[in-house]
Amino acid sequence: MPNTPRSYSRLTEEALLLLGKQIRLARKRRRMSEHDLAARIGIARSTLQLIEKGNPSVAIGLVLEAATLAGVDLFVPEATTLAPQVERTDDKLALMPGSIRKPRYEVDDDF
Amino acid sequence: MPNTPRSYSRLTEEALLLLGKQIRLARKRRRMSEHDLAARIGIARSTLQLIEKGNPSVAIGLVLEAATLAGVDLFVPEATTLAPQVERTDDKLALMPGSIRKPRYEVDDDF
DNA sequence: AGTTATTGACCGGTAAAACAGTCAAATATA
DNA sequence: TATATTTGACTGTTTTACCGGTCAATAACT
Repeated sequence: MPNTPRSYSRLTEEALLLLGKQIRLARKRRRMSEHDLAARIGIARSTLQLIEKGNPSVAIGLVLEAATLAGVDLFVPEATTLAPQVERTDDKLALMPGSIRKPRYEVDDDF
Repeated sequence: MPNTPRSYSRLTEEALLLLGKQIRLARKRRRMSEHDLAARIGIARSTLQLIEKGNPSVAIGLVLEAATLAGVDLFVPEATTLAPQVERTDDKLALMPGSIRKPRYEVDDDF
């Protein structure tokens, strides 16, 4: 019996598709074949094909590595490190409670 | 016999860590417990813990779904759709050759 | 302060990802 | 145009991610 397939929100699917296409574009700009880039990452060519198609079940580390080695900008254009962003997020996290409890009334804490 | 562990570039690991922390922060801002968000996504709490830690081997679809449902901005702040970005990338891809061959001499085609 | 929910860390079983390979069709270059 | 390479699609096998559960330590509310 086939298992019920998992469903994803539209934004997730669009993000997946976009990232895959950006990787494909970046790869071609650098004139690398699928074989070349896959070998560089250390994965099978078939896996790179799934990545460029935006397959949701590929390991995120492989996708980000493909993006990095193809030269796609992640989060920040031309960044050589993301350490400052990580630090800033840590600072904000430090101000949040250690654990979250359900409030009695609805609280929509958007800010 | 333990298999040789896969290695990732620094940028990949930083991106992983940043995304995980952003999800954790967004979750807390919305006052959701790990249990709440995991249930909302339809995954085990243990998997969400791996996501927030930046584990590279979690399926990218699960990570992006967590980000989306927690309210993290992907690519574009406050975006309701990424269709325009996808379209623009498609346009650029259409201008590229269908397949890439190795040039005789080194070609550094950065633009 | 006492109570209870949340978090962190772990583990074994099973469904599925990733690999390695094949083959035909499409495409770049000589 | 001829030919060598790249790409698209698929398949069987091995490896492993994800689940669902437990337990102790923390932290939030009464």
